[in-house]
Amino acid sequence: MINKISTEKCKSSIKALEDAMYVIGGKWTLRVIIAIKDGHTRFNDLQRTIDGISAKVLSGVLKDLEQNGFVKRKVDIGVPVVVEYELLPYAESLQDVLNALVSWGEAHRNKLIKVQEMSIAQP
Amino acid sequence: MINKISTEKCKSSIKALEDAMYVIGGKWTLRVIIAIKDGHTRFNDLQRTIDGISAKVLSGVLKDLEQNGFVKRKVDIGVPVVVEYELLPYAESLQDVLNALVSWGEAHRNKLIKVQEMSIAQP
DNA sequence: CGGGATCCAAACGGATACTG
DNA sequence: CAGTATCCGTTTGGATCCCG
Repeated sequence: MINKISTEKCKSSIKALEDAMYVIGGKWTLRVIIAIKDGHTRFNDLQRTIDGISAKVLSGVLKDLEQNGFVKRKVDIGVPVVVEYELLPYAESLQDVLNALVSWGEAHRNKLIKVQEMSIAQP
Repeated sequence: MINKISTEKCKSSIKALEDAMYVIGGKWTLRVIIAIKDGHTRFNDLQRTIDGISAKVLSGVLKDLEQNGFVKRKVDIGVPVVVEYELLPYAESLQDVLNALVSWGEAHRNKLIKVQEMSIAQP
């Protein structure tokens, strides 16, 4: 057990991890952020862009994002009324997390493909 | 829309992100990995360590981890039988993700504390 | 000790309809 | 367009008992 992490440090790391997962670990959270970053700022546009999300769920995710300071809901009163969601600077703090997840996801997929190829080559 | 990501690249990033979240985005997945890394290798030890996890859920998570190549289930036949879960090298590939999440979680917590302090200072 | 089987309540989430 | 409300099936997961 040479590598055992000191319990204190470990527990606080776990706490931080849980906080992070609680905020951004939802099934759709990061996808919505990415979609907004990608230029989709309107509700129905977002729903069309994010495949499989329902209005109810999207609505809930947007509320969470707003509450957590990632997104600002901007209402332009006019005819018709236009609602736009824009990313706040705080959303940029997620860049490292996003990069890490995407890189890992790509690597993982490549690993799966290799395993699959090998199992076909040697049945 | 200067910053708009090319759609192709964006979509594959999202795919990678989804893959990653599917594998490690579960409520308990990363916590179990950390607990094993921390030296808890037995089933009941893990359940005692990871506060709030039930045997059923832990059992399911361990199976997933095994199937994804993070963990090896080792059975030592003896009296009594001892089952140990050990991390495989592939689990180390998560280090960047883990670090990013923990750092972000800590920063986020600090931000929340500041906001709270300010709202107390200026009611 | 290391789980699997079962039961059950609560949460999640889709479909649809509806509103301003 | 931008959601909300309602209904309702599905899934999740806790509690408990049980077994080798």
